[in-house]
Amino acid sequence: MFNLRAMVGHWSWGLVEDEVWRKGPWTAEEDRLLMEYVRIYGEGRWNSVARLTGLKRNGKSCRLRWVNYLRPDLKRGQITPHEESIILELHARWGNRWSMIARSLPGRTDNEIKNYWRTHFKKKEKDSSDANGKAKARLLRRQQFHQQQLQQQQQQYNPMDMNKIMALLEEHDKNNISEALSSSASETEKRQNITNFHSQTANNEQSLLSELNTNGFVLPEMLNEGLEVGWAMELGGYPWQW
DNA sequence: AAACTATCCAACCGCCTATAA
DNA sequence: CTTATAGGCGGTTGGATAGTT
Repeated sequence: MFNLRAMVGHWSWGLVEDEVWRKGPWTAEEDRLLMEYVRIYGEGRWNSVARLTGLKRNGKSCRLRWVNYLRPDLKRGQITPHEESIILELHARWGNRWSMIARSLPGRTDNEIKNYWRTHFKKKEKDSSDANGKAKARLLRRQQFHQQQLQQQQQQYNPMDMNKIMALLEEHDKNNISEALSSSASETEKRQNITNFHSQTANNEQSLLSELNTNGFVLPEMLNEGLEVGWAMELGGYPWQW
């Protein structure tokens, strides 16, 4: 799969001031040193690794190697269909927030999920991204405008309004996601539906924001977190996350 | 069999943020 | 309060491998 010996020669040594850092693929011996470090000192303080183990790697490189490859709780092997559907759902909701998505997939790294999504779904998304991008930009400008308004109105905030907004937004997401994931659909159809959902999100949110504005609502920043929880719970939830 | 293409994935980079000094 | 540093994150690169023409 990965021929370290063949590759090592192709990589240079990084020069950082008077210290020379190794770069490129890790050797078994380097892995051993890093694992020994974590066993003794625990995770963190990655810049100490070189000093305490003699490893010629900078802190960033050590952290990355540990997080993405050496951590004992990593799940090896292919992404399962269930994991894939979670990735699609969460990406449709959150976009490229890989670390956040990874938190819902125990044993999977943000890097792994990012790589998976890019190779499997990036192309499909691109088709709709041009039109979608413009819609999102408009939405962003509008949200920034709302944010300014919010700063002026924050003191007058009514908790009852919050509940109404939450209910409205949750209903909005539930309808769209459950439609995309309708149980009668095949896996291919589900995938397509999720992609469609992603494409429609900007438009839907625009109309939703208009609806809220009409009712005199202004969305606070903190609402996002609450919605994430509510949305996942509506879908049956992911117990390891909550 | 060779050339080409797609996919996989480790590892890098630059930027940002939180925290310590 | 300011500056330096470490850690975290998303984007990108590039070699290996598998599949196709």
